[in-house]
Amino acid sequence: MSKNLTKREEDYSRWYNELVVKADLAENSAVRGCMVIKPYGFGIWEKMQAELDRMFKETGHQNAYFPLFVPKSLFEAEEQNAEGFAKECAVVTHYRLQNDPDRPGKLRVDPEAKLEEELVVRPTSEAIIWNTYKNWIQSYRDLPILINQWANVVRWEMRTRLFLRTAEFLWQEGHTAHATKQEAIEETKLMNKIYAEFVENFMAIPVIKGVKTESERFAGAIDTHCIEALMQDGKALQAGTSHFLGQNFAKAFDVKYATKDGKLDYVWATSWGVSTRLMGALIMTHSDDHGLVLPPKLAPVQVMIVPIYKSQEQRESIAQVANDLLTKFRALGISAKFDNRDEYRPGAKFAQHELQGVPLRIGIGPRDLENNTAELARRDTLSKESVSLDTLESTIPELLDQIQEDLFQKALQFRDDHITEVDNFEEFKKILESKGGFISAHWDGSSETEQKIKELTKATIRCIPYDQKQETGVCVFSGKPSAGRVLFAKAY
RNA sequence: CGGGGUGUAGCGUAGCCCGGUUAUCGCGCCGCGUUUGGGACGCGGAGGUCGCAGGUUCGAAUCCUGCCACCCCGACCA
Repeated sequence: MSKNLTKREEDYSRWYNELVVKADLAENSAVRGCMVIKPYGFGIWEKMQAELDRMFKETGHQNAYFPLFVPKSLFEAEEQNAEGFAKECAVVTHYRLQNDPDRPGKLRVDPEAKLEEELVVRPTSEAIIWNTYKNWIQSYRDLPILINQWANVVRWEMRTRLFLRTAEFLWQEGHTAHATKQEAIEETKLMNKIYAEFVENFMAIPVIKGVKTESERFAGAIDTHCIEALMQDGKALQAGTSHFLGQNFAKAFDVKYATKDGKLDYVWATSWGVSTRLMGALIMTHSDDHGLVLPPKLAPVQVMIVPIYKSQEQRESIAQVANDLLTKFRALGISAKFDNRDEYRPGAKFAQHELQGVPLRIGIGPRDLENNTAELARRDTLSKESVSLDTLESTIPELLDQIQEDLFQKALQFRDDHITEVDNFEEFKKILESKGGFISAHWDGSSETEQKIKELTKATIRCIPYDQKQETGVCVFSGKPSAGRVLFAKAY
C-alpha cells in the first residue's frame, strides 16, 4: 500500500503515523498485529459501514449481536470449520489476575482461576450463532432468519499485514437460515452481488464475481462466492466472500424445522462478510505519490476550503465567503470543511489534504475576492482551475460524481489491461513475473494441478468467474481437457 | 515456526567494523518575531533507561552471550 509513497521521506512517515490511519502494530506481543484506527481513518470505515448497512436492510436483513467468546465444545461442533480455524485461535483459559508474590507491584494469572472449559475468541461466529439459531427455529414459519452483525474477530495469523491481515479486525458477518436449498443459494449469490455493487459503486474498485475452487473454499462451506479486485502492484485481493453452507451447520448443531407437510428437515445456511481489509483495498487501488485518493462517496471530507491571506482583514473577508459556501454545501448534503488554521501556510495545508485524499479543494485568496472567483483543485487528477464563486454550488455535486466515475474507470482500465489470456505454462510464468495481474487460463479442474501451479508460481486460482465462457481447451499445466478458463493471480 | 535484516528523542537517522569529552543530523514539538497564491524563515528552547538482561573492560550505543520486538521472504490466511 505504501509502494507509491516514495516521493519524500516525511510523507511515508506521516502516512502511517500522523494523518491517515494509524495502524499501530503494538509493541506488546499480546496485541501485535492489531490496528489502531485514528478518527479520520475510522470516518472512512463509518461511511462504508453506513452504506453496507443500508444495503443489507434494503434486502431484508436485521442487525444483531452475538458473544465474543465461543466455548470450545461449540466451536468444534462443525468439524470442517473448526479444523480450518484451529491454527489461528486465541483462547481464554483463566478469568482472574492476582498480585504476583515474586514480583511486587506486578500481576500474574491466578492459577486457581482456570476455566473449566476454554473459551475461543471468535475467529468467525458460525458456531455460536448456529447454537443460538437452534433455539429460534422450530417451524418453516420461523424461516428465513436474515441476520447480520457488526463485530470484531480475532485470527492469530503467523504473519500480519497492515490492513490486509491484522490479528484483530472489524467486519460484518451475515448469517442466514433458510427452508430450502434454492433459497439459500439465492441468498449467497445476492449478497455477493451486493458486495460487488458496494465495492464498485462506492469504493470505485472494479471486481470480478466468481466462485472459489475447492481448496480456496471457506472451511465448512459447500460453495464460496467471492469478489476479486486487482491492486496497483498487480496482486489480487479477495474483497468479500459469501458462503453457501448447505446443511453442514444445521446438522452439526441439530437445527431442524417442521415443514408444511409436517416432516422434519435440516435448515439451509449461508454466511457472508467483508472487513476492514476493504480499507486496504481502497488505499492500494487509488493512492498515488501524493497520498490517499478517496472516492467522493466515502471521503469523510469531500470539499476542503483553504484560505490564502496576508492580513487578518483578508482572512476575515475570506472566512465570510467560505462560511457562506459551507452553508450552501451543507444544504446540498456535501461534507465540506474550512481549514482556517492560522498556524499553517497554504502550501502545507494543500499537501496535508492531498495526503488525506480529500477529493476537492477550493482555494480562496485576495485575488479571488477581487474577481469573485476561487481556485478549484481535483485530488485525483491534481488539476486546478479558476472558477466563478457563483457556479460552485451547481458544479460541485456533479464534479464529485465525475470524480467518483473517473476513479472507477481508471481502475477498470488498469484491471482490464491486466487480465491476460494464456495458453501455455511458459507464458503463464512469464506473464506472472513480468506483468502480473490476472491470468485467464484453462484448468483441468483438479486440486492437484492447482496445488502444483501454486508451488511452482505462487499463483492461485482466484475464482471461476460467473461470466466464464464455455470454451473447450486444454489445461495450461496438465494438458488435460478443460471446459473454460479460470482466473489465476498472485494474491495478498 | 524456518531463512535474512533491523532496534539510538514523536518520526526518519549518523555513530558500531576499529570501545574513550556533554550521542549526530533532519522533520516534528515549545517560545518570540517576521511571514502566508504549493510543504516559510530567523533566533532561542525542551525532549534520550542508545530494545531488555547479563558479561568483558579503568571505560560499552560500539565487543560477547541470552532474551524480546519489529521488518522482508516462506508456510498459513479475509
